[in-house]
Amino acid sequence: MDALTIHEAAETTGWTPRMLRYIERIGLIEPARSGSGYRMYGPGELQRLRTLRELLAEHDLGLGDVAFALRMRQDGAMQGDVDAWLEAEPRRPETVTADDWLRWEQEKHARILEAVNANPKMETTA
Amino acid sequence: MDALTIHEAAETTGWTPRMLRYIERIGLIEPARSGSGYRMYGPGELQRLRTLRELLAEHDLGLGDVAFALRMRQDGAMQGDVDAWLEAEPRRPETVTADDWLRWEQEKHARILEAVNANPKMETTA
DNA sequence: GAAACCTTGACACACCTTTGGTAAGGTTTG
DNA sequence: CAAACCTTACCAAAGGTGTGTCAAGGTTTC
Repeated sequence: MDALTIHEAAETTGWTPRMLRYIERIGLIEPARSGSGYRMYGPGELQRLRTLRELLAEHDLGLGDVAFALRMRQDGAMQGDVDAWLEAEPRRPETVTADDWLRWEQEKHARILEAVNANPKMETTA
Repeated sequence: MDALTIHEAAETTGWTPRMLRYIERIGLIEPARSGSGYRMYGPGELQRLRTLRELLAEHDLGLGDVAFALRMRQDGAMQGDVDAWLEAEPRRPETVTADDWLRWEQEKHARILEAVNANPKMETTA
């Protein structure tokens, strides 16, 4: 039995039970439920709760910011529209070429691939 | 002379002067300044102000949301950390394979390339 | 030089977010 | 079966966002 109740999970992650419910409500971490509706936090959730704290502290973010990033990722149309608007931004260093930009995109791509490889939940078909 | 003052720009874009200053303060649209410090909105800024309105209405976003997206884009470390955290999210449809994910990424890539092509400010070196 | 602009800064207000608490009721366990 | 959990649903307070307005002062233009 490696699933903790909400109070236990709060204890080991540094959040309060109240905050764990809030984090669930904004869609960031949704633990499984027992037959009678109790939240059950597994090792994966606990880890994510801890790294979430680090993420917020590291970059001075709010939970709402992360929730927004998640919404972007889930809503492709929104993601595209926002990206397109920002893309038109003339705030890039100096005459950035499309080649520069492609290279930058591919580096980001590589960054994310690392995350994929580090994530045991995602198997490769190859 | 195709640069409008803040009141004129407000008039033609539907924002108020107050809001144009606010939009500038959060880093979204920073117009050039005249020698004596007056804001001067050129055609590019006016267009961006109009599309910004559409963007917000279309997806029910706030100015802060767009400002956050901009911050992500400018702060590569933050972008990477947030992406990595969300990447670990087990909320994908069903055993999504890395191949599926790569395809999705490349489609996004294509989407953004359209935006690049539609943007006359960005030349290709090829 | 006065009218009509512009600037920054402050005060203010309505709304939303974040977080805590508490109440009414179901579940688990000694 | 009672203690100690859990659940949802409210009320509330502190702080942030979005927006208006006003004041004190510089600029442009007639």
